[in-house]
Amino acid sequence: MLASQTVIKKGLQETGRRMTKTRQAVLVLLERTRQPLSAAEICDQLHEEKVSIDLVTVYRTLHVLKELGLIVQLDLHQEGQSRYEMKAGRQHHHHIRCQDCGRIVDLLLCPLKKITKLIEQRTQFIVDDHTLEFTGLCPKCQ
Amino acid sequence: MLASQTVIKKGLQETGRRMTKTRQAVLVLLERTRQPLSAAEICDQLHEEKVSIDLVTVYRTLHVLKELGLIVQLDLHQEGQSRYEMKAGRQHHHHIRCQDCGRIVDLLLCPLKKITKLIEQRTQFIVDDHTLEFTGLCPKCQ
DNA sequence: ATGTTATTTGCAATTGAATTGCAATAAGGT
DNA sequence: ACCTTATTGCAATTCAATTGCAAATAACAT
Repeated sequence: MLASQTVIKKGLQETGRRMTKTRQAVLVLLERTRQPLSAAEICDQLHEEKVSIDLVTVYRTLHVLKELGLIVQLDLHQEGQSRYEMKAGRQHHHHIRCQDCGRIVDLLLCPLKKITKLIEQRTQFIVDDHTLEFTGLCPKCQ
Repeated sequence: MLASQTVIKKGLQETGRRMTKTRQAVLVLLERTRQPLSAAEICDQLHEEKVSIDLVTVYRTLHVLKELGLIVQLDLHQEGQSRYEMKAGRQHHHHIRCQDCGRIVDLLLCPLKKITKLIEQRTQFIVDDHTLEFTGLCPKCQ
């Protein structure tokens, strides 16, 4: 078991939850996959690896992992399904998606710190979060 | 009929389409509504105004209006449904949504011009579009 | 005005993502 | 190893959105 897994197990137990084979399988897959994955993709990939898991369980696992703050849910524009990626140990970032082939690339930047303060001043909202996504054509699809 | 409606009618006819009562009703509603509306909300509102329209027709109308570039489709994070707002005559902008009451406020700014160029250099993508949304607590819900 | 034709509409049925109920299964403390 | 409680899998359901098709209607010609 990876070191991060021990931390995660603790996090689960502190909220009266258990570390199970399926949760571990989902975690390991998310940890080693670069692209953000949908629930269906996670399910399919695990089946290919001969891990027995139901799509419902994938959804429930993702829900728990999100609640523990271990993963991030992405609702990319016009994708019609959510994608998920590990949060632990990674810096806050955004994405760009190719509208042709669907490839998603990480953008290791966030230009919104100053803007957030400006928005709080202007709107009197307390800003909690933001989503930012770019779409376009990747080098291969141009 | 509003002046903008004539322009829209022309746009429809140029693509072999027709200006109908229902399309006009959806347009008029979108033109006078400040909040971005969902298809269901448009349908309900029109029913309250004694306009007979089916939800399917609303979806199809929105599809056409979007294709003509007259409206913008918003897929707000975790809303589970798209919202639409008029594009014609309005400057490009983004939104902030209250996570408590759901209120959506326009942000009349876009801080992404320079960033877009940087991203194109770094990723070799040709950037076509972006989505940006903030969430937080509005003054009333704090 | 009237008729013709292609577009649009409404209804029913369907799709696809995500959720819920419930009995069977498995984790973890004793 | 046992017992309690969380978790899983399956079936059924929800909800947004789409599709097929016959009936209605807009645009155009006569």
